[in-house]
Amino acid sequence: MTNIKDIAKDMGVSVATVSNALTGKGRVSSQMVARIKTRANDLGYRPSLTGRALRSGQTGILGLVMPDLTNPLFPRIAQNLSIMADDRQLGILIADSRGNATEQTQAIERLLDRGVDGLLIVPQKGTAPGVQRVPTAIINTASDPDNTVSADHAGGGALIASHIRELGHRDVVILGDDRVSEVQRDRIEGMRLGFKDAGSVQELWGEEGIEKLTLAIENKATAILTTSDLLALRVHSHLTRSGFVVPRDVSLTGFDDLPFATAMHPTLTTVAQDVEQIASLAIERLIHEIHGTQTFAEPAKVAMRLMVRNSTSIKIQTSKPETAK
Amino acid sequence: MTNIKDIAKDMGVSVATVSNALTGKGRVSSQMVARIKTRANDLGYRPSLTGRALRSGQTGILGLVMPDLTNPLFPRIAQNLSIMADDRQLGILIADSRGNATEQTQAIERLLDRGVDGLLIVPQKGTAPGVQRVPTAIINTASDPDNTVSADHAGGGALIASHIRELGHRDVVILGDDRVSEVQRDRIEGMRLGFKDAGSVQELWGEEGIEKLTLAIENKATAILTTSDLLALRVHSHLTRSGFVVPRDVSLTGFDDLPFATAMHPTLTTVAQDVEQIASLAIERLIHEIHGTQTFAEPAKVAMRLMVRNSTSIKIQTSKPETAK
DNA sequence: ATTTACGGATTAATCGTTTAATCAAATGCA
DNA sequence: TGCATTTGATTAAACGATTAATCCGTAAAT
Repeated sequence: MTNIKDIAKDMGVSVATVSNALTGKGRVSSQMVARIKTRANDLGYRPSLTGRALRSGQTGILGLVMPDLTNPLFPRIAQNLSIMADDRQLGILIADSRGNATEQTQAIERLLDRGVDGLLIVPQKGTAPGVQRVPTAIINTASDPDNTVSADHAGGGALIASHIRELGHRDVVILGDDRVSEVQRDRIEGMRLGFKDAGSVQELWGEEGIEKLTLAIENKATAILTTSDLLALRVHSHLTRSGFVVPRDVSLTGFDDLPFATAMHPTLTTVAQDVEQIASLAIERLIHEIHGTQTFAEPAKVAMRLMVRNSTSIKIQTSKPETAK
Repeated sequence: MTNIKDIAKDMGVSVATVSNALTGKGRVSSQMVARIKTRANDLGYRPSLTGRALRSGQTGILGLVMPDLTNPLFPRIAQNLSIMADDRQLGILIADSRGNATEQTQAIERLLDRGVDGLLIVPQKGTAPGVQRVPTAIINTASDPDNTVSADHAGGGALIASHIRELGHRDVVILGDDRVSEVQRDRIEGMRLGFKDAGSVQELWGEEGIEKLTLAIENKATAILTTSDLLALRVHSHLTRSGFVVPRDVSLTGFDDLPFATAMHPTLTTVAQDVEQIASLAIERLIHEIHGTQTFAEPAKVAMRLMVRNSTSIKIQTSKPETAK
């Protein structure tokens, strides 16, 4: 590996001049700059980011802490962050906080030990990682400390609910599968708001909730709003098994727009996180904080997008549960 | 941040002694070692990995290059690699090779510029990244250069095929969706081998293949073997729409065991990559190469696991396509 | 008593950059 | 011409660790 010293020796100048020429700082004649640059290029010089990091105290690396790397959203978050990061010449170091707050703290600690310039944290459910030694952007929690960038889960819920309401549904079931998750609670909150006083809403949870679904449908429920696509797929299977046809007998919605949402039949009406926007905002904010340019007190909420597909349709007045049964 | 110098000054000894005491090298009296260690601990000393990296030439960071971070397998690979890496005090820097060979090369270049000690590469379809400046482990390609760790895709195909054959099926359709993918070709190769001379095999591809499915079933095909779970889900929807019931009228299999395979109804019989094993082998090999302990010429093939679920059943002699239609 | 050996510490160089301070030469101005 | 200023380069310190070489006592060996 050729370094700055090699170039200096090769050209009979000092290392400082080479450094200045290459970084555009200091005072170097323009001919010298040109000569050095071409020579450096010829020699295949690549600056040692380690050396630079030691000197400057900045590694140019961001740490990404995820609650569970197998989270279905992780790939898209990682991809967008990764792309935006290397547009800005930054690297991304990943860490898995494996399910609990303790491991999360350790994951953060490991990243800090590596000298990351900033942290992107998608926190464990129910945890709010405190203020860290480096600038930090929190991604995608529901209720939020400072400097959070999140999908507007409540807004997404409202979007779904309005859609269902506009289709004429008045009796709906809301189905969640994780009471602990603030995100899910926010989504449900939004659904209730979006539906308000436009009919009756029944809230069910988990496997036992799924079991109660047929009964609910017999009691006139015509739409099922779930808090995740995976849950919707499960519900769809259950309904099909019980002889109900979606959306003829009952409309069904998911949440998150996972890849399989378009592979199902009927394709799933759901709500998508604008992951690109979230990633971009998070990185943007983080970089501003790192450079000290700006500091953010207000959380950012990114609007979700309604994806209307074939699992929802207008309420058919004539449809009787008995027909399906 | 307290550094080795602070500790040295604080205790009135030289930095060399502190370093030696902390790393266990050189000659330091055991009392001194003890005193220094506790003092370092009290002061909250964390070694600067940057400083160490500059001196030693090793960053303790591995680069992970993925063809597409949204690949459904990425989360599991990332998680396992991440866990194994930090058991060994290594960090993982991610990079996305965004679809083409050029970007892949650039992604590798960026990681090398950051001084990674080794590379883990899941190559783009059809590319074989040459030998790099640092030790490299190639993950999950089909036909393989040296030092590859891969699922035994052909073996997985054979597993699925045998399962189907043992259930009594003699007329099967193999369905792929990407002719370019070596992985898919390997899977199909394995299926053919596992089925050999035990009946008739028809090979179909893509959307048009799906369209031809009903015809195939009417022509006595009783099982459909796909090269991916997503494709299987799509097929299942298509079949359901056409009035066929899985597995009563036709058995169906996937590939990869994605999260939704158990959320479908019927739950999907498929074949799972032992991602944990693959990750572990890849890291193991990489570390050996980095330390110069060992070098690997032979590729490693990791056996896949058959996940028998409800989308496959014994061939029912009485089932006539006409019944379903 | 002198030499040898060794344990326990220190000195100083090194890894590759950046950058403040300095210096010499060239230029500007009166 | 004489002095101040500017330009273009160099010197050297610094970032935080590691480590080969060195040094100083003390204890063992001759």
